[in-house]
Amino acid sequence: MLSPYGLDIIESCLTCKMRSDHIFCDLPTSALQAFENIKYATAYPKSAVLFVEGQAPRGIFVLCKGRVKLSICATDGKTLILKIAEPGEVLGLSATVSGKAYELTAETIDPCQVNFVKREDFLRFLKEHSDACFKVAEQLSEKYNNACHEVRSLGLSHSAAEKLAKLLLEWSSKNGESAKQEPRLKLALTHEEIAQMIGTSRETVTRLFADMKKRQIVQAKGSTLIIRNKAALKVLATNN
Amino acid sequence: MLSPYGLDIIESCLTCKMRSDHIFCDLPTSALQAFENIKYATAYPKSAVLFVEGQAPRGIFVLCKGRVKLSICATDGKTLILKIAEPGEVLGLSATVSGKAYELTAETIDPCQVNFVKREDFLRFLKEHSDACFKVAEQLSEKYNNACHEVRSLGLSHSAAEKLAKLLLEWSSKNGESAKQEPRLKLALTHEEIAQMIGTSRETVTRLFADMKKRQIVQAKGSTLIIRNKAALKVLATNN
DNA sequence: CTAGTGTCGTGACGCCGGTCACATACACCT
DNA sequence: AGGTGTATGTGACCGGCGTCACGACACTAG
Repeated sequence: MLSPYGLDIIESCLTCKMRSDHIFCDLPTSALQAFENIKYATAYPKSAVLFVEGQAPRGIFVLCKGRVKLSICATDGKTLILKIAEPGEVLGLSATVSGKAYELTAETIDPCQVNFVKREDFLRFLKEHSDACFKVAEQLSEKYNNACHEVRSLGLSHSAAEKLAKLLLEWSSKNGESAKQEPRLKLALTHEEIAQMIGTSRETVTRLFADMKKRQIVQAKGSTLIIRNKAALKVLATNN
Repeated sequence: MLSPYGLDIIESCLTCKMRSDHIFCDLPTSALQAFENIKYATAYPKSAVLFVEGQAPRGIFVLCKGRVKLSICATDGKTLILKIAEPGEVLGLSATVSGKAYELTAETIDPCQVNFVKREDFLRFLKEHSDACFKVAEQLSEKYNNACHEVRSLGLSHSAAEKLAKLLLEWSSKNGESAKQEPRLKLALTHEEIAQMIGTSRETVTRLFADMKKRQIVQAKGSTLIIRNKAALKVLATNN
């Protein structure tokens, strides 16, 4: 098979080496075989739109490789990024299950490999494979949990600084760097996008970073950020 | 059976008349019978706490009668009400499925009847009854959808007025009053609680109501609120 | 080399809304 | 009546942050 957009395509779920790492994909062989028959392996370039908020659900998108930006947006164009999806996540799941419109927009950040399954096929698959149905419930719980965190961050924070500090700590905890004295993390997003993640303006984000650098809490090295004073950052995140 | 807290207890799910109205409860007889065997019918007074955010999940609570306030709260005591659950809703579902801590706090507003099911029993029940498992997925989708709405309201609104207007319109649409020229709705919550629903302060809510009354958009009749100018309210909700 | 585009940095201004501090109103209890 | 508790109104203050406006770089295209 060709490698569009510079991707190494994973041809079959049955032989996929990352299966056990991906929550949804770790299914018994019979279910996996059935899934194999209804899925369409597809590849997308950077900045491709998988689906748009408000669309009727066509089906689910299992993300195999690459990252996808999930966002909601207001009529005036103001955008809020809910999360950056990683491989193993199933996108458009809740809409496909409930039949309601997609509640958010999914757009690739990197070139991505995606397994698409049509809604009717997927629903039939769920009826026939109760293991898969339970996995779906688990995935949805996970998503709900995420949404609750987002609500907490947006609704209970007193300042933009608090939200930014929370975001940085969360990122550092995902890289396995959290244990270190001075965790490092790569800033893969622009200030604009960070602003959209915490529901504030681009200028505020720049100002906050400037302030934190001045106070020796963080330090920038190119596009990597070093957290020099984790304690101070936690104070910012907790406190008002 | 006794009627604690002035409730008319629904003894058995099999003979429950409201079953078809409640999304989760509409199961085939075999599953319902199995559910009947593992559930505990319980009753709670007003202001009882079903579970608290952060607790390890004990199990699910199927709300049969009464309303339950679902909220998250910050370390400083600031509280955000996510929604008021109505009969038919399953509470603590996502935590019970995923095994993670309850992500919010559930507290009764009215005297309530609740069917409780222990976590182990419920998980076993799901494995054995795939219909029920699918219902769970549907319920979780519903919850996720709600959470997304909350995120949109909190994250993409420009003002407290906008959020209040959205809330009022949403309420009026639930009472079947939305079609009417001048929908009425009962304000069952205090200004304090409304403030906690839209993430603002109590004083702001009173001021907003005062302003809307002055501008003839709404009118209070005791504890019922009449929306006199739906168009103006929609402008408030959409616009800046 | 220059023009165009996207990201970052920073000052000035103004307003929304949080907070504090009271006043008022209505309940309920003894 | 009087006291206590809870819900509602309303004024004054002021700090955070959104918005506008502009300048500094970096990178690509031509």
